[in-house]
Amino acid sequence: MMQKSQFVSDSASGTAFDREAQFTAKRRAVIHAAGSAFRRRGFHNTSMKDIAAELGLTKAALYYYVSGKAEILCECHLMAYDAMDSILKKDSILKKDVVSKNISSGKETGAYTGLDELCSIYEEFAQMLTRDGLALLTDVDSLSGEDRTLVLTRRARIERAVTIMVRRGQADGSIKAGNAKLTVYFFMGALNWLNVWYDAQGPVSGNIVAAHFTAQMRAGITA
Amino acid sequence: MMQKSQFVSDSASGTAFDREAQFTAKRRAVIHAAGSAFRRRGFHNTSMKDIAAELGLTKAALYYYVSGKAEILCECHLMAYDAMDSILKKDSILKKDVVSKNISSGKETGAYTGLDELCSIYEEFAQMLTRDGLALLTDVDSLSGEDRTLVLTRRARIERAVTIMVRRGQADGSIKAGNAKLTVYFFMGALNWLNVWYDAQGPVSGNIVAAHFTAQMRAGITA
DNA sequence: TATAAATTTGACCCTTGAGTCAAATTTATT
DNA sequence: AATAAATTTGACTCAAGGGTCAAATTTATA
Repeated sequence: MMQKSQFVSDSASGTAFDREAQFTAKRRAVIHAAGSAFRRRGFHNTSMKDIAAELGLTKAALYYYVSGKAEILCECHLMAYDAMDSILKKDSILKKDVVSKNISSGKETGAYTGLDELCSIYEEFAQMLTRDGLALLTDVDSLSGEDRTLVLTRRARIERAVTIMVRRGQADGSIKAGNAKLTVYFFMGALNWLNVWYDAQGPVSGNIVAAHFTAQMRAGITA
Repeated sequence: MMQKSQFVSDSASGTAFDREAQFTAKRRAVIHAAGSAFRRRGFHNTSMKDIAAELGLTKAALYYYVSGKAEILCECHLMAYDAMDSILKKDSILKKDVVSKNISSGKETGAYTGLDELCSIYEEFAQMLTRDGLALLTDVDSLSGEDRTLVLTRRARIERAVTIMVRRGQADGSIKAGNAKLTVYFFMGALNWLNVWYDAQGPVSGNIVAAHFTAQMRAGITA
């Protein structure tokens, strides 16, 4: 791929690193531009030429960075799921901190309930989706067998994580009892619908949306 | 199919009517089959041939009933919006009844609040979407100028009606104050997300879903 | 500067799928 | 039965767009 000559063979500098960094940066730019276009005009109403044009490139140049349109779509999905995963992970660590603090201090009041955890994550999801160019796309059916199952698996994993959180909240009495899956589908739909109406240039900021959605979500499921 | 000889030539029966009725029935069947396929595989992943095959027809036969794929998509949207409109209309009549009854009986308790009205309509929306083959599709960008604006106008009209209902509820104190549009976007997203996950053959019935969603929606916005 | 690797391009191929049409077939009317 | 209208079909056209490739151009290394 690249060759670090004798010296600078080390990490974190040298031309090789720059090349590679530049490559991945440009690649990411391609995915981002495409994702933004997909979200606005839809996957099938966006041609490779369109994507290239948005970056001041030629269609063929895209193929230096990606293997095809399907791969781009797949990456768009995965980027969003990666972001969600890291929110999930980060927050579950935070939670452990608080919980252990509460446990060690022996008090029950102010405990970090399942409801709290869920709301915290939901708000971060909403913030992330309105802030970064990322989007929860729906064109899973335009993916080939390989990518398709991968994307579906990732989505399922996130839904499962959220569902478990809901169940935890139900167990600790902070969340209303009932079909957890339906509960999740309800408020996750709101996030997916963002693609259709939310405009980053519009009058209402992402943080406002996130706060509002989280409050409405919370009220809807509080025991 | 049938032949009423000589006599019965008059209106409300007679061959002309039957022909016309049969035509519109078949046309509706085409739209329905297409809509169902669109919902499952997506608009662009469904070819005219697919639609025809699902009805045991040839692609060309479809063009006897519709002018093209775009028209089908447009009709799919409009069918759903028609259904929503009639729910809105029907319910606003019901409401007037109840209100006038309450007024005439002079009592305030048990009044039909904006919240009640909204929930009633929301539940019917959900029931309709899970019962009939109808769906809230998102491929507006695949429509030509004419149809496109029409569909967007209809959608906007419904959103406006619902938003007004929310504001009414806020005015009469039954619904929490706050940005009404965001409130609406939140719970309308849940209905649109149905397309992705709801399976009529699945374990949970449409009525259950509708009831759950309505309860969750209600709790989320009750003042 | 010479050489190799990294990028980018214009021109091309090829499949998919929407839409057309004249002809065939079925159904109704006289 | 003969005629007309309603339906349906198979075979076709055509454009859009995804993907390929050899050659050109830029950039980095020796």
